[in-house]
Amino acid sequence: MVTKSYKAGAPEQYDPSQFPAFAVTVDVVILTMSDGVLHMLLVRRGETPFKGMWAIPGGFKRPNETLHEAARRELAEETGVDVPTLLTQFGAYGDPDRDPRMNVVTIGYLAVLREVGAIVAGTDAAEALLVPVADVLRGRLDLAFDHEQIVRDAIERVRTELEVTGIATAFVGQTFTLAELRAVYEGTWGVQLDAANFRRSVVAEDGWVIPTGRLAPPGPSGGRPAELYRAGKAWKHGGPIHRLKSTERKSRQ
Amino acid sequence: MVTKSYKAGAPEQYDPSQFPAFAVTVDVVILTMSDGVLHMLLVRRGETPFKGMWAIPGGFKRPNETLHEAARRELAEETGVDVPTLLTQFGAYGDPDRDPRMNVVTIGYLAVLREVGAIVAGTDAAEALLVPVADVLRGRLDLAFDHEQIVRDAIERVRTELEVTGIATAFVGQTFTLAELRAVYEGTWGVQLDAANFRRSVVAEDGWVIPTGRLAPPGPSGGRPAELYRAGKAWKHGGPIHRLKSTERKSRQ
DNA sequence: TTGGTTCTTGTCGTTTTGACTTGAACTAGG
DNA sequence: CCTAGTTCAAGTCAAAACGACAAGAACCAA
Repeated sequence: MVTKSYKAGAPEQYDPSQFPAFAVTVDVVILTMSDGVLHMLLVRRGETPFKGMWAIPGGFKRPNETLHEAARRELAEETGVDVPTLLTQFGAYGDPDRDPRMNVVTIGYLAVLREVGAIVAGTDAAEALLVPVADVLRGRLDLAFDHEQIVRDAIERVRTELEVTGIATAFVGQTFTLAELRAVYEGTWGVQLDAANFRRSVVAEDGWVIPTGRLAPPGPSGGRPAELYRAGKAWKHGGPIHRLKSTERKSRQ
Repeated sequence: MVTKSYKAGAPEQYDPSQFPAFAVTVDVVILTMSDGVLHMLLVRRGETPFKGMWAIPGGFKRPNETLHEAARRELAEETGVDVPTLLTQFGAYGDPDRDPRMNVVTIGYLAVLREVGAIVAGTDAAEALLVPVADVLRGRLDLAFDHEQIVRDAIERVRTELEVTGIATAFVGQTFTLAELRAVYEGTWGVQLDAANFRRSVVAEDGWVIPTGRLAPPGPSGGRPAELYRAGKAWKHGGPIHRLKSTERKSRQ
C-alpha cells in the first residue's frame, strides 16, 4: 500500500493539496493506409524509462487545454499535420505501475491520416517509424509502457468504427475510387471483399459517397478507369451512419 | 494562458515536479431497468461546488488502484453492490474549466444493475435518487459539472453496446423470460419490438441465451407461462457477439 | 490485334427481415 | 364450468438484403 496523503472516506470533501496528484498524458495512435496494409506511427524514446524503445507519440496535457486539444497538439507536433477532425478518444489507462516513476493516467486517441510520406518527414527519420499494425499485434515489437495494449484497443476500435461510422474516408484523399475505399476495409479487417457487392452497398447508402463525375487514371497495369467519389457530408464527425457488414467473401486472416 | 511550471517542448524529458498535476476521478453512470423504463442513479452533492445539485456518483482515484478498481469501489460504496463485471469505461473528460477549483480529469464508467430496491437503500434516501434517464436527456435536471454530457455519452454507449454485445442480460436476473429481455431493448432504444421476431433472432444466435426448461409464473393478468432462459457464456465480458438490429417495428421515440 | 487487367453492371439463388396469423396456456369473472 | 381476455410460442409469407458469379466496358502492353 503506497497510500499517501488523502482522505479515504468522505467523498465530495476535498482540498487540492489533500488528494493524490497524477500526471495526465495523451497518447495518439496514428494510423494510415499504405499499399493496402494498415500502418501506424511509432517514435523512439530518448529518455528513461524505456529509453530506446518504440512508443506511441504522446505527451503531457496542459492545464489550460482540453484533452482533444492536447491530442491535436501532439499529433501536430509529431507529424506536422494539423487536422481538426478525425481524432477519436478510445480509452483511458491508469494502472498504478504503468509508469515506474510516477502516477500517470493517459488518454488514448486515435488519428487517421492519408498522407504517408509527409508523416515521418516531420521528425527525425531515425526517431520515427511507420510499421504495419499487424507486427505490433503479433508482439513482434516491444513497445514502452502499456502501449501494446493501447494499440490493441485502438485497432479494435477502428475496426468497429469502420463498420458503424464513415471513418473509412479519412484514410483516403479528397477524392477517391471505390477500390481505394475498399482497400481500407480489406486492410483493416483482413478480409477480401467482392468489388461488385462493395460498390452496391456503399452507393446504396444515401449521402455516404457522392460521385464527382470525373475518372481516375488507370493504374500502371492498365484496367478500366475508375469513377472518382468524394466523402458525403453525412459521416462528418458523427454518429452511426454507415453500416457495412455484408459484401464479405472470405474469412478474416 | 495559465501555463505553470512545465517544459513545453522536449517531450519524453520530464521530472515529476516539473509537470502539471491533476486530480483524477472516476464517475460511474449506474443504470437499471425499472418497469420498462431506463433509470439511473444520482446523488446529491453535499459540498461546494455545485452544493445541493444532483450528480453522478464518483470519487478520486487512489494511486494504488487501477481505474477499473476505482470504479468498482465507487460503485460498491454508493450502492453496496460489488459486482466484478459489467463495468464499462466509456470516456474521459478533462476540460480545463470543468471543475472551478482545480484541474480534474475524470474517467466515465458505465455500470448495469438489476436490483432496483437495494440500490437507494445503500445510502441515505434523501441523498440518492433513481430517475428515468429520459428526464436527464431532456435537460429537466440540472446536473453538477459536465455530468449531463457524461450521461449523454454513457447512454449513447449503452445503446450501441446493446446492439453489439450481450450487455442486455446484465439488466435482468439470473434467469429471465424473453419478454423481460425484450423490455431492456425497448426501454433503452425507445422502440417497440415484435415479440415473435425478437424471439427468433435471439434464439437463432448460438450461445446467446440458453433455455433452462423451467417456466416463469404468469403475470397477474394471466397469459401463457413464459420459458425461462439464462445468459449464455458467449457474451461474458467481451467482444461483439450478438447483433440485434432487426425485429424492429416502429421508429424510435 | 491480342491478351491481360481493372472497374462497372447485371443476374440469380439463398438468407434475413418485418409484418402478420394461428395456436397454446394461463387468469378472471360470471 | 364456460367464456372472454391476456401473454407467449410457433408458423407463414412477401420483400429486401446478401453472397457469389458472369458479362461487358475501358484501359495497358506486347
